Amino acid sequence: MTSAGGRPGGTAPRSVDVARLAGVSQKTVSRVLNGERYVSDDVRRRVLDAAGELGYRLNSAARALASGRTRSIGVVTLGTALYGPASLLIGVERAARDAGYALRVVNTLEGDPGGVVGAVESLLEQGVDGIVVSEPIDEGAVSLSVDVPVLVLGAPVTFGGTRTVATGVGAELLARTATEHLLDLGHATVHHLAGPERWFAARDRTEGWRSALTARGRERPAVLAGDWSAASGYEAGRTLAADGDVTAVFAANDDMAIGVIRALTEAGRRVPDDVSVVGFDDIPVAAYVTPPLTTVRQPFDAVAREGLRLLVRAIEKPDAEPAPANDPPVELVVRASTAPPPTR
Amino acid sequence: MTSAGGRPGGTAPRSVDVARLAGVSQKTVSRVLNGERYVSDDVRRRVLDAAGELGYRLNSAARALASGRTRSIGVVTLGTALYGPASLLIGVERAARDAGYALRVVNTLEGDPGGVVGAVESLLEQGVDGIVVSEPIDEGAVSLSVDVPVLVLGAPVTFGGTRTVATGVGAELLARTATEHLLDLGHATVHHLAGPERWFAARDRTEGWRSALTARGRERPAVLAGDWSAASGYEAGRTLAADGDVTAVFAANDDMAIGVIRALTEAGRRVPDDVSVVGFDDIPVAAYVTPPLTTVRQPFDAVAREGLRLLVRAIEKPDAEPAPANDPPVELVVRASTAPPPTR
DNA sequence: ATGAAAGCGCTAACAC
DNA sequence: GTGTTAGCGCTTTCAT
Repeated sequence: MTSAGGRPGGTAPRSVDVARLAGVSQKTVSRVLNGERYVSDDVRRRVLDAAGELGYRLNSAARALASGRTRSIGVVTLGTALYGPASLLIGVERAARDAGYALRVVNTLEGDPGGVVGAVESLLEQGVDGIVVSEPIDEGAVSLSVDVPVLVLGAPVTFGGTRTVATGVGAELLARTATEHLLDLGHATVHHLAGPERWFAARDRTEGWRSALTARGRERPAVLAGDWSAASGYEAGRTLAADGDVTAVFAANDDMAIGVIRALTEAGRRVPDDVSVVGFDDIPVAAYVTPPLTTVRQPFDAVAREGLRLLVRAIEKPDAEPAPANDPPVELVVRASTAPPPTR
Repeated sequence: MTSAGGRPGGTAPRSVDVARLAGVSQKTVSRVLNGERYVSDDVRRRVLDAAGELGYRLNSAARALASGRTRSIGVVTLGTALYGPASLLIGVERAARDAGYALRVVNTLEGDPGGVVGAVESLLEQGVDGIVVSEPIDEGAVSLSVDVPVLVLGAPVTFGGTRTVATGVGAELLARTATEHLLDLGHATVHHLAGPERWFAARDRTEGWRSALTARGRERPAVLAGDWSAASGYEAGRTLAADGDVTAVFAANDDMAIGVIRALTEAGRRVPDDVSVVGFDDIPVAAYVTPPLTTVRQPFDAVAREGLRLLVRAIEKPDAEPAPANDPPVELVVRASTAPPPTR
């Protein structure tokens, strides 16, 4: 419920109007509304009452112009409804709001040349106090020097610019854990279905898979390339099904894993009896597909919150040391899509 | 790539700086940058060059303060990574950007009392030119009178306020189509697993189901209630499996349908041989689960674009008639989770 | 086709 | 504790 704010003339009330009604100066209104100290309780109450009565709302454009800060954070995100990016966005929004920042969002479409640069440019024009780049893909070396702090979510720091922080680089470890799970089950080696190579997130996972195999001196099969979609998983699955030696597959996300399982099943190869499959993300349906999917859980919310904490710190205490990121916990969720290899 | 904007003093260049460099007045710079007419090509070029050289960027706070418009649209969205809401957000962002508007996003957590009202309030404070409320849930009658146009996505207009438009109310028809598909297959009736009753989207679908049954004079079984999650679908599925008369189920979204299928399968009831299941949304994995899911596709992108078109129109031509929404097309995707009922 | 002057509604710096 | 005075960087209105 919002009172209509009935100032004569139909325009929105300004802080002078509140001041007049409360019988104080305009600056005092500003003080109260910004929670500054040195205001008597009596005055504070009168101001608040007057503001309420008028239906007064701060004008953030004026505030931004005068203070040089917008109290807003810009987010550059891929325009996909994928579970990971969507979850990160939610986490970021919530953490930003808790910290008192509004969110401005710009999507970059995959394949859009200059996408990230253009997006950042537009956020800068909007005057954001900080920028979050979520799940970046690379499109050539992005070197934009930006005068606000930047948080890169899900990738190592590669952006130029002095004030950059990063979190969520733990995916490599998660991927390694997934691969080791399969190896521990007795599989001789593990095939890998990767995401698009331009995504850092995809390369991270491939790296984790590779290092697990290398550490145990296992043969490293050629990597299959998908595009995160179940459809691409299905395609890859058909290839995999044709190769009788395949007993274990690590897919870089759950959607692709589901596609792989479908293709395997159609080809008459049972999961997990003949072939084990593990996914990545733990999307909400993962526990309910057939067979329930063994996967690795990404703590999206924790990653987003932690990242935003660092970003806000960088915004508000520009001189403080860049605090190190606390890497989030690893969690492997074992369900029914993995088992020991068939004995023959 | 962004030039550092080397004005002496380290502050960002302003339009006067550009004017000075180009040898014109500050107002002329403003004219060029806003694409106004009556600027000679020569002057335009000089201004643009000077701006480029300085790395000049418009200050949107100043512009907003002076013009009274922010060229931004606020979005109120539920804080979920569900496919539907996420897809809508992407469509809205893209359409807004194409129309020259920036996006400000606020999430409301489910169950947060006063969520929508608070979110709208905060957007108003940010000075948005229009507001999009995506997939609203009701939390008591929300009657906030707002002085900017509001677009409600996925719900009939119920917000107070004079300038409200709506789109995406076609879900009822889609749900009806899904139910009729089952009836056409020969099922005596169709059981329904609904979403949370507080969501308009859930009620719409239930309504469509109900009307299909009523139109054919069929018995209407009690509605089961889920929360959109596969887990809740699984719960409901167990109940359904215990009832030998159930041969057809319409779940209000794909995630729940997947949960239902899982429970049915575990209970030894085959899908689609014993029981048919249809979902709603056509999430990307729907074609690859076992069995591939028959579902109904929501044209999220079209709904979002159409809605935004109406909203922008309402913003820019306040006096024009509220153009009617073009309802998007119905699309039933028949896959393998539905079949005629078992003969006995 | 271009320019000069006057604010938009707030916060910053300083005075009292 | 509270008030005064200047801007913040643009767009608007009106001249020219």
